[in-house]
Amino acid sequence: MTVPAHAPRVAAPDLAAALAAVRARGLRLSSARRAVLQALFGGGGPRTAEEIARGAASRPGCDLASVYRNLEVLEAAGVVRHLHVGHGAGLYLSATDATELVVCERCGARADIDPRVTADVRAAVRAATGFVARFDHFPLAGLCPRCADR
Amino acid sequence: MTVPAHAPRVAAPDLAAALAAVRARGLRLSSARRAVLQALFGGGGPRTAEEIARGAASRPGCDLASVYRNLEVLEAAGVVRHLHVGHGAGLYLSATDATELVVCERCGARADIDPRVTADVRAAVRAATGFVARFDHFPLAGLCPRCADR
DNA sequence: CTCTCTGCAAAGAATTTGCAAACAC
DNA sequence: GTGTTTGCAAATTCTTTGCAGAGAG
Repeated sequence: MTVPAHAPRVAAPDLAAALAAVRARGLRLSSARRAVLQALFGGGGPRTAEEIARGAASRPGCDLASVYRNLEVLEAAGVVRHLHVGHGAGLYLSATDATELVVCERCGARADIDPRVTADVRAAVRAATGFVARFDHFPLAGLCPRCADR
Repeated sequence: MTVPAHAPRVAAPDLAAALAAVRARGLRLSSARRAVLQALFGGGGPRTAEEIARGAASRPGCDLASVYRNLEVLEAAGVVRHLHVGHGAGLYLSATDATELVVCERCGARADIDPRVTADVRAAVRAATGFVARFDHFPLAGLCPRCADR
C-alpha cells in the first residue's frame, strides 16, 4: 500500500491505474493503446498526436489514425485529456495531470496557475455572467512576462 | 460633426472610418474588400470567413481566398479582428467591436463580460503568473448557466 | 474463434498559396 | 499604363472515416 519514498520522480504517475481503468472498461490492451499510454504517462508533459505516433528511441510509436482513435477512447475512459493551445495542433496529456495554465499567444510559453487563483476567477466570472469558466480545455491566453515587455 | 441622435442603432459603426483607414494605408478599394467590410460593419455580429464569402441577399460575396487575404490585410490595418471559439472556424468582426466574452463549450452560447471584471481577472492572473491575460483573441471558455445545470 | 483494433489510404474542414487575368487609381 | 487584387485551383495542416486483415482474450 505504501510506495517507496524514493520512487522515480515524475516517471509514470498512475500508468498502472490507467491500465486498470482501461481493462475495467472492457477495452483491450493493444500495442497502439500501450504506445499512447506510455507516451502520456512517461512524464514528458503534453504532446501532440503526431509526436505520440512518431514514437521515440525509448517509446514505441504507431499509426496516427490509431493515436486519434485511442485518444478518444482513453479520454472517454477518463484516463487522458486534451487541451487547445493557440492555433496549433491539440495537446494530449494524462488526466492525472490536473494543471490549469496560461499560454503565451506570441511565443507559446506556458505557466501553471495556482488553483486558488482560478477558483477566484471562476467565482468572479460566474457572478458577472452566470457562466462557469473552465481553464483545462481552452487555457487562458495572453502574453508571458517577456513578450509583454515588448 | 454631430450625429443624428436617432441614427440607426447598430447599423455600420464606423464603416466610413474603416474605409478611410484602408485608403490611408494606400490600399485599394476593390469589390472584394468592400464585400468584407460590408459584412463586418453591417451590424450582424461576428462571422466566419465562409459566411462573408457566401454573401447574402443584401450583402455581396466574393471568393473565399480573397476573404482570407483581405481579413489579414484589414487586420493589419487595425480595422478588423478575429477570435477563436471552440473547435470551429475563426470568427471575424470589426475592430470597433471591443467586446470580451465567455463562450459555452457545449452549446456555443456567448456572453459579454464587463470590462471591470476582466480587468480584475487580468490583475489576479498577472500577480500569480506574470502573464498578461487577454480575452479578445481566445475568449474565456466554460459552460453557460443552462449547460452548467446539467 | 470471435470481435475489437490496427494500419493504410482516402475524405474532410479550415486556411494558405501560385498564377494569369482583371481592375483601381 | 502599371502594380495591386481577384478568382480559381491546388497545396497544407489537423483530424476523421472506411475497410480488410491482424491480434487480444
